[in-house]
Amino acid sequence: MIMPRRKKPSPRQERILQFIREFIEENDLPPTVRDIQTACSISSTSVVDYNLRLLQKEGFIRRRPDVARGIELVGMARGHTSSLPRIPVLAYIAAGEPALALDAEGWSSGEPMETIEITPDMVAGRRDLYALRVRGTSMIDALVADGDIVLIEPARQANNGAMVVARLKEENETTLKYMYWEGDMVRLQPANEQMEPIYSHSGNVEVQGRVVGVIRLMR
Amino acid sequence: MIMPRRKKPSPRQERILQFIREFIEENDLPPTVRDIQTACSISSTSVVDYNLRLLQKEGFIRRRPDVARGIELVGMARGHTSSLPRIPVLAYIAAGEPALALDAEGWSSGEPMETIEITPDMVAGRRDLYALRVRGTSMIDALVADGDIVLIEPARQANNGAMVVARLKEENETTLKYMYWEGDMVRLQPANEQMEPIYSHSGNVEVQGRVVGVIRLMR
DNA sequence: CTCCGTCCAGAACACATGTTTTGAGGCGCG
DNA sequence: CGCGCCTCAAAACATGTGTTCTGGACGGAG
Repeated sequence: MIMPRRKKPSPRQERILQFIREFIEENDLPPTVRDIQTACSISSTSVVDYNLRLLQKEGFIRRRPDVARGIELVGMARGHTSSLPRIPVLAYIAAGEPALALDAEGWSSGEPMETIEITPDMVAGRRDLYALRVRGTSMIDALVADGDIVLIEPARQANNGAMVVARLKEENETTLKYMYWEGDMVRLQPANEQMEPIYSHSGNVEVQGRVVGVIRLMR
Repeated sequence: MIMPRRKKPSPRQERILQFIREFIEENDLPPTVRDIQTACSISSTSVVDYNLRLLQKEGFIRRRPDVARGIELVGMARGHTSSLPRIPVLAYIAAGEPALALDAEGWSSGEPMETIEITPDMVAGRRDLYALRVRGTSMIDALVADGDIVLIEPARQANNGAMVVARLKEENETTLKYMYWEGDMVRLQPANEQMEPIYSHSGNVEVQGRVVGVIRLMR
């Protein structure tokens, strides 16, 4: 991979970059050429334009021609405008809790209790992730504690032994367990020696999602 | 606290709002009146202006007069422009690893392996948080697994029994353990039945930080 | 029916803003 | 010195874009 070698911006260009950052931070929209002009005490708009061209050529910004305020900071030093994936924490989950209203999309009904932002590598190409907050210690041996947040990838099936969000249709319960297929039956296995597995007809068990991550918060 | 009672937007206004959201999400800057016009199949800019005025009066948006693209989504459903705290994942930690070069600030030397973004409530007012990736199973009983990421708050001391990042000066090792003060000695206790605690002079043990969170990623 | 308030269409208007042109210093180089 | 090159200044230009004016369609209240 060849990195484009780029010159360091001149002092004036540094100042322009800095101003653009601050302006966006403060106003939620990019500045105009003339905003930059007055803010940086530049005598003419042409000078601003000139320097913006250079900054663009060096790859610090992008400009959309003929578009008012069409300046966009590129890569690095843009304050923190990064839009990382944000996923909703929808509900509590534990054995015996009433089922969530998860539709085919995975979720969409109901307002999230909160949302969390995660790194792209946590998403890893997965789509429609959501999260649940764990209640109880049924998965303690899988290193999932009370109060942890589990990241869920919507799924209708799962491998044998996977940690899943499973819904028991008759009981209308949703719970977090290891799932094992045993012929016509399904065993939902807590990761806690003191708890017993649940056995049910496979027709009564509906997989809603796979656990793909865990987040714990201490106080 | 009196909430301003506001009418529900008309279908056309709903569509406009939705378009504004998408446009900002996609272009990092608000749309023009004419962008909205064409996108929403509206015959005239005046109609857009008219509806924008209403939306402003009802408090859904704010507009800056005479400013190109001076539309700002207010409160609720704006895409998700929040800038959340980002912290660096600095290194691996395990018993026996060479010490990290953590200065008084907590960190600042060395490039992070990666960075993660976390919710404000994970920070909870704490300053200079950083993260380490756990290697090994020494804390397995504390529900911290191999490969987990632990969030660290820099600290020079810690309560008895707290989970800390401790450095043994003589050995120049840094490790993740429960720490207990026992008179002149310090016991660094793994959370793993198969592992033995480390005893050391308190003068030889330097607390570098407290664990305030755990993040796990499954594949 | 008329009156009035709401919502819309079309066109024009006014100015905000990107872009270009022209030319002037400064600076290294032969 | 003359030449090319980078940087800047001032002004003009072209168009992007917010705003206003005029009027029509529609529906409910009197």
